[in-house]
Amino acid sequence: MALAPTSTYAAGQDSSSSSTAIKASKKMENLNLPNSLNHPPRFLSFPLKRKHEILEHQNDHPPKISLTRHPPKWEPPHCSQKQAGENGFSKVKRAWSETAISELPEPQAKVSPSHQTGIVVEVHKETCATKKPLQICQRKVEEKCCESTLASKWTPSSVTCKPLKHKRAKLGPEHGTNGPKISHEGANGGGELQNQSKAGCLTAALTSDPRVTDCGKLNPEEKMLMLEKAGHAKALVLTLVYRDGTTQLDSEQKLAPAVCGLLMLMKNDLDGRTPEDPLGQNDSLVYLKLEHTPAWAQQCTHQSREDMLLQVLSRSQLVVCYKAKDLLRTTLQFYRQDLSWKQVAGCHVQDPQVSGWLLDPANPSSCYQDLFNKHCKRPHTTPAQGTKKCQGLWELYSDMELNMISVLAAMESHRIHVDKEALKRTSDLLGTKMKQLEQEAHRAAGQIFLVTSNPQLRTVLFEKLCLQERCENKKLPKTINKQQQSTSEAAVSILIPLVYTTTLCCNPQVHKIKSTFVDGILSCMTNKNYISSTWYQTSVVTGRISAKHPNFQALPRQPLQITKKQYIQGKNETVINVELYFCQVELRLLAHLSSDPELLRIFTHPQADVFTMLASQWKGVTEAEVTSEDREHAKRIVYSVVYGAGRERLSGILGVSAEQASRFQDSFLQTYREVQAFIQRTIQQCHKQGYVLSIMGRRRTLPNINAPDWGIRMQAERQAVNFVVQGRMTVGAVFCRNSVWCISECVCNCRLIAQLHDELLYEVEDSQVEQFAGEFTTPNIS
DNA sequence: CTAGCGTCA
DNA sequence: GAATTGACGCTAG
Repeated sequence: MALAPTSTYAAGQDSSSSSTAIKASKKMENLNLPNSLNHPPRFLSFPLKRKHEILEHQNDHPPKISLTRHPPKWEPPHCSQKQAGENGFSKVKRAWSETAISELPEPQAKVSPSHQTGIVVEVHKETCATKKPLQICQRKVEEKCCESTLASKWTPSSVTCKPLKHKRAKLGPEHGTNGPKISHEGANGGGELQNQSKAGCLTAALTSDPRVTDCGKLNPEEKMLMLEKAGHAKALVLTLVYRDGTTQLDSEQKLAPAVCGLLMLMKNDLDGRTPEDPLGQNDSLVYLKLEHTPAWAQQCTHQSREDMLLQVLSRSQLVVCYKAKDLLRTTLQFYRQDLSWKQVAGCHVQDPQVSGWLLDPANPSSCYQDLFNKHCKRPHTTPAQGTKKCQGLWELYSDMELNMISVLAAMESHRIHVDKEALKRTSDLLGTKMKQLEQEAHRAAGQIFLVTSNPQLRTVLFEKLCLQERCENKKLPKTINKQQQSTSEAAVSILIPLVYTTTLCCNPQVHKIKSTFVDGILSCMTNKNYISSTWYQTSVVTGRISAKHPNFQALPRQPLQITKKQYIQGKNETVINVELYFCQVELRLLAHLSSDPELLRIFTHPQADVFTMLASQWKGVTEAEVTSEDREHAKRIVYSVVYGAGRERLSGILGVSAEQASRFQDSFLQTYREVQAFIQRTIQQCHKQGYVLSIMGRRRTLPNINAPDWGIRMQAERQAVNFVVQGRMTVGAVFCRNSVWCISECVCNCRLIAQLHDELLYEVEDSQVEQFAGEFTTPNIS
């Protein structure tokens, strides 16, 4: 039984498994983390730097980035998508799967390292602000997650010995109850075999309702009729039904329950019905049970392997689903053997959650009822239409947000396989190290205390050892709310030279790595040997995308190598990840918005990196001498000043006195006068209107903008400025455009894996990396 | 400075 | 004992 997932993997039915089967041509880079586990270093640090190695050719034709303007209506998906899915991707899937079989690693002997090495092609892309040639950079990158070769490592013991430390592990209703289980549902599924009886009851309750037709009970002719009816319906409203009896419309649950079916409302009367009584005379309500080999699909042989659900989803008429991303992802997960992600990524399903969030991103509705109460007070008005102030939002929704839904669903269904055993060994190793460090800290403090406790560390540092008295010349940071002595790393690092031991401050970092990145990832993969992040479209006020479980966007940039011993030579399999990197989107946008001549001038240098330039000026060295740390430093300073950091904060970042900091601030704003003018303009406008608009028409209301309290008002002003500039304007647009391009036009086999704010991470077959990069430089990606 | 998420007490 | 909150640290502009 334990072999099941392995064979599934080996057979290559899971498209994502292709990643592990790609033959590597690049040798693994052995990046040594400070040999931390041998000698405790003074500071166990993981620098933020990125390696920018400018490579080879530049293109003289900068690609234009623009949105494809869909009219605000529902369009059929491109025919070519289907083509690509059938003729392109699946063929390669087969090719990869053959490789996978022949190269399946032997158990134990070959364990892949806990990180991977890949090549990243960075394409520095032009934004709307300025025109400059495109650069292609190549750099080596060590992936942030621990991809590994191994499904074959999957054993019952590896599943059952999961520590129950983490909340998520404890909360899952299916966790740890009946041993190893094959989960086909992925991220939020799981436990499909469970709750059968419950599901049975629910289905019975649903299907016994006279208004509901149970599709499972229809004969083939009736099914065809039903499908035809669905095809002609003016609107389809879909809702996932969960095993625990809830649906997508119920309030949010801690852990998304397993799906058991789908309720489909076919509407022909689009007017004259109130929400309380949605079923009109010509309307019908159908229940589709979701099964891996759905009877209703099997019996329609001439439908080939094409799934009917897909037909429903990709029809040209209106399809609505609250939380459409979940629906699309579920579809992909259930029929992953028959369905290419490309087919689903082209679907357009209207989602009231997304449109509702656009109306007021700062206060998203918690559930459907909430959304309904908020926007549909009068039953006969449609919220998105009519009022003029929503006009821009509707375009934003239909041009961008709508396209993003299916792309995120496809991203979410991608599996990153992880060698659990290796990760566990890493965890143990870190645990041992932490114990050592803890003991040393106790010795240094002369007492036993809990090193992970800030209050206790504060007592030791400031009351017992009284270190603050020994550094009067340096100002120690305080906590924000309670104005206590801070125990943050910045504060402790000031104190460290005063103590003969360094271990007091080493603990938090080791601890962070262990708890968040090692154990944290382990806890995201109970009962499975892969991770997939959940992506959220509507949780960030500024319109960016966020991720959870694990938070892909916050994984460390640098790889973590524990010891040489820990780095076990694996097979030479790597994934090639290609990253599109848009230089300093926000700063460019700022330059554009403010039309500041100085700032614009900087961006006219085709090859220059803004922050490198600024860092070289700031440090008084040549640009070649600027280190990555300098660059990161400069970046933080620039953003801090632009977004209105106070002199205290700035002095902390700069590492100079408050007077110097405010001098720096003044000179910066003097140099970029238009930036300051833009900031003031924005604030003024916000005071007047009570809200601000970003360049894409995104809107944020700031109730505190006229607050009597100075602090609160200032914060609202900073938020206003930040909102206008931060937005996913460029990346978002390119995100959608390129995804569509990936699906339908790209001859490479590439797949979008993650969105890291200004970077798009693709998985591309090794041999096609150059071709892929080439395609991005051609003008047809506009 | 602004956005997030995850961990811990 | 469970749920919430503040401090911290990781990410990204």
